[in-house]
Amino acid sequence: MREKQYWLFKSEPSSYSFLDLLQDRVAEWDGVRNYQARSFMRSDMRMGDEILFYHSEQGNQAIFGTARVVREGYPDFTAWDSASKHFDPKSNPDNPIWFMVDIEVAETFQRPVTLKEIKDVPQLENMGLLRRGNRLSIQPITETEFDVLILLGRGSD
DNA sequence: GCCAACGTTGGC
DNA sequence: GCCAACGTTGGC
Repeated sequence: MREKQYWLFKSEPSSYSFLDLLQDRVAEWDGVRNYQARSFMRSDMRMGDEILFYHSEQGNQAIFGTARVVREGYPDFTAWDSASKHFDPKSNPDNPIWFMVDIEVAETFQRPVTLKEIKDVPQLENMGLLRRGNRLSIQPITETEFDVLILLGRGSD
């Protein structure tokens, strides 16, 4: 049996925030147009994988809660919708380029765990999130990193 | 607002 | 296949 994997999803809250996810409960994570992130969703994510939900908003960068994968990778149909801002004419239903997953909200943090705070935790120093210039919107994280962060988010400080 | 880092595009 | 130009992300 494959072990559960852990991920960090970045979102710009003006596009889609954790509050939006709380209201929707389940979200189609469409619009990702980066091959590395695409491959994670198409090939690596499995039902029940756990996700940290990070806002990349300037001045308010923080993790707000967690989610889980509730539908594994399937073609991102917004790519062949010419009315979508994520339209990509190179993708089509017979040969889709882009993939997405569905996620469901899991836990709302008692308090956001800020980027500044994450930088101060020695156990988190290897997170991709902290690497300068890392723009990848979906990143794998370790179980330890996930555990440390949910403890912080639950307010045990 | 600035700009470093990165991914993509396109000319050659 | 190389690489310069360009657009975007995202921290500061």
